[in-house]
Amino acid sequence: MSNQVAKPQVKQVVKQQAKTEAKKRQILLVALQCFTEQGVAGTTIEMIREASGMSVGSLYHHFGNKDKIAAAVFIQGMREFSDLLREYLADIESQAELAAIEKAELGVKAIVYANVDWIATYPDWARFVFHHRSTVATAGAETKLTGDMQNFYKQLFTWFKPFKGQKIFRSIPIELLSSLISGPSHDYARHWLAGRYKTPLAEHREEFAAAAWNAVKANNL
Amino acid sequence: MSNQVAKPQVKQVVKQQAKTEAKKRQILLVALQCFTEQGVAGTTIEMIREASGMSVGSLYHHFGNKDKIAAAVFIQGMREFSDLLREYLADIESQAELAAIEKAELGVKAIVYANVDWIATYPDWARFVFHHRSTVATAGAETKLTGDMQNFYKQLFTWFKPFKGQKIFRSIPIELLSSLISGPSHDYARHWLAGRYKTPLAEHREEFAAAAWNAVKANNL
DNA sequence: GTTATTTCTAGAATAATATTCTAATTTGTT
DNA sequence: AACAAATTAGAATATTATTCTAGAAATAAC
Repeated sequence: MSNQVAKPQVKQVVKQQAKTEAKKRQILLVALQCFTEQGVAGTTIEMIREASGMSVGSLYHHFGNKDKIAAAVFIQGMREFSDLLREYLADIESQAELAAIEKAELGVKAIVYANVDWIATYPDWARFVFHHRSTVATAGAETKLTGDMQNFYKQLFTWFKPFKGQKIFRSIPIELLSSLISGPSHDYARHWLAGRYKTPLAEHREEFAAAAWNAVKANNL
Repeated sequence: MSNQVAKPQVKQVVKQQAKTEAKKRQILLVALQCFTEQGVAGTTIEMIREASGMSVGSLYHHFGNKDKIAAAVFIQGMREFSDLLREYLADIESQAELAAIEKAELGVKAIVYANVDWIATYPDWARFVFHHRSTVATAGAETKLTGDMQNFYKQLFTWFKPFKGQKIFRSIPIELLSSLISGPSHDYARHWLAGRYKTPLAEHREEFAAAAWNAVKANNL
């Protein structure tokens, strides 16, 4: 029964790790806010230090440097969006009675919905993710980043796979499908997030979903 | 005939201004190269100074600060793309014999072509423009920037206007049209420029043009 | 329950970099 | 040629990122 002895320790470790993670997430949210208000270049470590109540030493201990803080914000955002997308797609998978074509249409629309909903709910985070994918890719966090990103793209890829050769989608490479589905709403979102378009992204939710399906479905449907 | 006296002077001034402009453009190209290789945060003024053969003082004299150098790179890129788009659209306007529907289709496709061609020709510049619209909007050059941008969007807006109420385009706001037309190719371009997609953007030129027209044309066409 | 070890926090010291400033130099004007 | 304006230069300064050393807190070992 070594378990009985070990358990409390394990619990505590988990609890502590969770606590550390929660604290880190808090810091990332604070950093996101600074980045949103001042831009990444415009926010100093000192600002994040003050806003988060940490010390310089702690920040560097946890994240390494400024770029890596930005990278961590990005990764956390992607992860949370990725979770939402997974949920949306899982909902469809759970409806066993659907025909393949219905499934395809609902799936494509779910991708758009997940994007629109997440962006509308977390505009600051979305803005950051849109603008810093590249910055982050260059910076330190390569391993973790590509891991998370690959995870995300794999999700899409896996979802599309079963439909291959079924004449449900136009026969074009998957990257093109992806751009046709997400491109318009993303483009609009960027402009909306920057304040250039006034009508909220969410108001066009159905338009973008319908357009996405229309853009990728096979001609005969 | 004060013109005759003034002319040489004017000529010289123009020549000199052109020379200064050319030099500035050279600096911007050098800066773009640095930014591309090291990222904006990663390039120091010292790097730009060395690569351009200028002095720190000159750089600051001409541009003000680092952010404004980046802003100038962005603006120059937008301007040059804008010129290309104007050309493409003018080509269509010059074909007097075209019916309105043909004109609309060619116009939409021209927008896509201009985008694809410019991005494929100047990938570094395109990458920079994509990633730094926001950064620049925040930075100093508001006046000049919004001027140039408004000019660009006005171009699109002006082009669409005559078609209003002709049942050629789906009846949705112009921002939506714009996102439906440019969104997919831009989305693909971003990924391609980042090395995530391998097939060159230009290879999908026709696909994107066809998809754009298909996405915005009225249902009965 | 005490000791050892690891993780985390602090903030002063240092290093890197952006920006300013003053004095030349070059260019354009009269 | 004399003057004014624009440009160039680079040293001096200021800001900010990063490192470093020491100490506190948490966790594990005994």
